[in-house]
Amino acid sequence: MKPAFNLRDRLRESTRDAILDAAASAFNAGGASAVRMEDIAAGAGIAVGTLYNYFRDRQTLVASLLRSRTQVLLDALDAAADVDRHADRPSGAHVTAELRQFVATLVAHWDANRVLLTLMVEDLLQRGADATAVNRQHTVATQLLARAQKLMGRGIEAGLLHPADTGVYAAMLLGMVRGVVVTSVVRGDTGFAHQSDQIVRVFLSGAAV
Amino acid sequence: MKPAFNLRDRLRESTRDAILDAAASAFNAGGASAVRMEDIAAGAGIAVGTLYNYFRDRQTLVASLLRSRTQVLLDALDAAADVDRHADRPSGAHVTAELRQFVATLVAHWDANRVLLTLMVEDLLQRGADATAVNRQHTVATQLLARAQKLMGRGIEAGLLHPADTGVYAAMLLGMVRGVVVTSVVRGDTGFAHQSDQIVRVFLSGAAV
Amino acid sequence: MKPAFNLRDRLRESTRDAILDAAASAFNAGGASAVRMEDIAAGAGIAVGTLYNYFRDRQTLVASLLRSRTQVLLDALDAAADVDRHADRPSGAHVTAELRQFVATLVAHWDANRVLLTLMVEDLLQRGADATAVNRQHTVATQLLARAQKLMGRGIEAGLLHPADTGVYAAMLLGMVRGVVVTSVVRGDTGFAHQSDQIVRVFLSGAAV
Amino acid sequence: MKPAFNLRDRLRESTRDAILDAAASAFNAGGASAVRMEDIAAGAGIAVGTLYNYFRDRQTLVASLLRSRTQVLLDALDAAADVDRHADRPSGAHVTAELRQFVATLVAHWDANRVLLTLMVEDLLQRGADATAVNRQHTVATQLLARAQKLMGRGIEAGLLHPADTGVYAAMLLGMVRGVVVTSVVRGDTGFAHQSDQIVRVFLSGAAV
DNA sequence: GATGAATGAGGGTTCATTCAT
DNA sequence: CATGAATGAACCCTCATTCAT
Repeated sequence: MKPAFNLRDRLRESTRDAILDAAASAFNAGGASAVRMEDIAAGAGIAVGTLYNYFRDRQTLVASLLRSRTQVLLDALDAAADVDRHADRPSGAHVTAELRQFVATLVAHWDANRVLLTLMVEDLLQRGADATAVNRQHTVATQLLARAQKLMGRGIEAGLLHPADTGVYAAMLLGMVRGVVVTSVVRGDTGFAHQSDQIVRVFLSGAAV
Repeated sequence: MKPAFNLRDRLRESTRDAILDAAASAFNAGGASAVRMEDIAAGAGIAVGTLYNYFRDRQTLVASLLRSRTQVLLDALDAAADVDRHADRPSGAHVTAELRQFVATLVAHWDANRVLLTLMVEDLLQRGADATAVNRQHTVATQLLARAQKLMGRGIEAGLLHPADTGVYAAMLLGMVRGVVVTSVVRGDTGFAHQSDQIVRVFLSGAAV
Repeated sequence: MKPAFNLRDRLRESTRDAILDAAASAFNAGGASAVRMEDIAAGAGIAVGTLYNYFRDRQTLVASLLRSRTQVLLDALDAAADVDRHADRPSGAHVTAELRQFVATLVAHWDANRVLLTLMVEDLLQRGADATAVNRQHTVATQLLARAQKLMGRGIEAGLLHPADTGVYAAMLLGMVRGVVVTSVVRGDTGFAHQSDQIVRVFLSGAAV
Repeated sequence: MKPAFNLRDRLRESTRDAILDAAASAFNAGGASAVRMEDIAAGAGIAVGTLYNYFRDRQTLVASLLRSRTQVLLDALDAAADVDRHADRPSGAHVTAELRQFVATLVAHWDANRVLLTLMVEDLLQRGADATAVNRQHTVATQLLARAQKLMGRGIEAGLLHPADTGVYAAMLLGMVRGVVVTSVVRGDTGFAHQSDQIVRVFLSGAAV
């Protein structure tokens, strides 16, 4: 919200981003906990000490990475949703389109940020241990779930979806996407486009004949 | 296959199990990498050094835990599948029943072994880095996927499922289950039974009206 | 001095020897401190616990090994000396023969017990730290030195050697032997016989033309 | 060869030296393997972790200590040798002087660095196990031996020494020096000067009348 | 007396974090 | 603000020693 007006802020912001990018790369290359602060610093072309001018500690850095990457995703999802939200009572076709957009966005993002698939779980369980309601609210997964849930609600409202617990619907949809992406990553597949469509098809009409 | 006949073997086996149980508990309580060998030893009521009489090192212990827990699951899935495999060409009803059984078993197991939800991913990515085909074969996730894929194959053969890539079908189904379980765990839900049915319903007929 | 009369004592004695032999072999194979009690036990064909029925602790075992191996050497040296000690005032020829015998015995023994070359030094420094006179008396090196020193005394008395500090003479002679043996061991030489003679020759007449 | 120009390099070098000095002291006080990394760090007035900024691991540190201490000795020996090496065919008097210098240097150095007497042997046997020719070349003892051997060769060439295997001559001389030094150290003697002369006298002319 | 699993103090090493330059 | 050497708590693992069988 608060744009970087002057040079100093802009510099600071770009360093921050460089750090997060370096962290993302490092995490992608070698599992999360195998990455040392020094690795990240080296990747970002700065000294270790400088990291601590931008992030209080390791935990904060990781959380920031997660948040920043997720924000991009959430923004993309929200942007797609905003476009079609002109009718008060959405038509089934509209929601179907939204759904397609939602899934496609998710697939594309996760493919580009595989780390998150791991970090997200860690984050989830980490904060789950704290069990503070407030804490849980800000979990990446929770925020994703909320979007999906809202979408499900609109689907039901539009008469597209069979009325049911929107939370469960959301969990299923996200799970399907995650499952397909992870499998593809492990297999080394490319070209996710048609898989994206297939997910929506199965989610809506089922796999049965 | 080779049962423990004498007392010594039985003792050894029970200690091994106690260690794995303690490890599972510890991992459940605090994320995987936060658990120290000493914690596991304490949980099992033994000294640190004793751990190393049973497992060469930490990595081996974790791998063993993963394998042992997964084996239980795989055995359960296989047992359920064996029962209904009397007809050469399975009927749609049979496969549907198998599917239900499959999902129910998965849900129950994952609910009881939440750790695996994390460890599995770590294991997956860990070995994925090695990229050896052989290594990948023995990944927990891969073995699960194989079971699901076989089931999907039978479903198509029985005329129950729309012909398609069984790998993608399997990924979707497993993803749905995982998504629902994880969400429930985080929410603190209980009573997964009807969710299990709902998963099968959506997977087969879709969420659409 | 106290021979093993009955079977029990004889068994006990043979086990003790087996342990010391195993220790010697192990020490020869891999430097002293790299050998674990379990290695020694395995080499002797017994269980770890049994070791402690024969030796209070590791230190005692090592000391015993050193003593036992040295005792053989000292006995051999004393035996050789006794033979020629019939005249009150030894002739130069006698002492020369004794010297030859002394050196030959030393060379043969050290070649067969290379470990001692290391253990002896450790023992020396170890006890040297304690600095107790009594302790120093029983050092392996000290006992060897005493023999050599006595021999030097007889040499001077016989008019064979130039009068001087017998301690220094002894140190030189032992040093020469040690130097030649160690060098040969490292080089992988065989056949020390003529080197033994050469040592005596140089010690008596010098290397100069 | 490359002097430390700037402050940082000088500081780094001085810390390195402080560590090695501390290690030497510690090793002198208590036998090699009894010294913990923490002891060395404490002796050098730094934290444990800092040690590892200068030496990869314990083994490397010990090897460095050995090398550094030996280098000083080798340099001293070489310097002494260079001085007298003006004639193509050395005279007996020249070689005698060199010999005296050689022994005196050795005695002085070993007296000041008693540790090496132990470390050298460990190093010798350690590397001997690897049995690589290259490895053996760089052994401290081997390098010393080479110097001594060259000196012996010059002695023979000059007509001073009775022709014989220079390797054996070298081994004897070094052994004599070592024997005298070790004995003196254990005895607590002081004033090695005349012993140094005595070694040369006996080596050249023998102990016999 | 023999066995060998259990013990746990202690060592080497790592790495997030600090702070003097 | 950047730097990167210094710090030291904490972890994994070893192995001499004990003791119930």
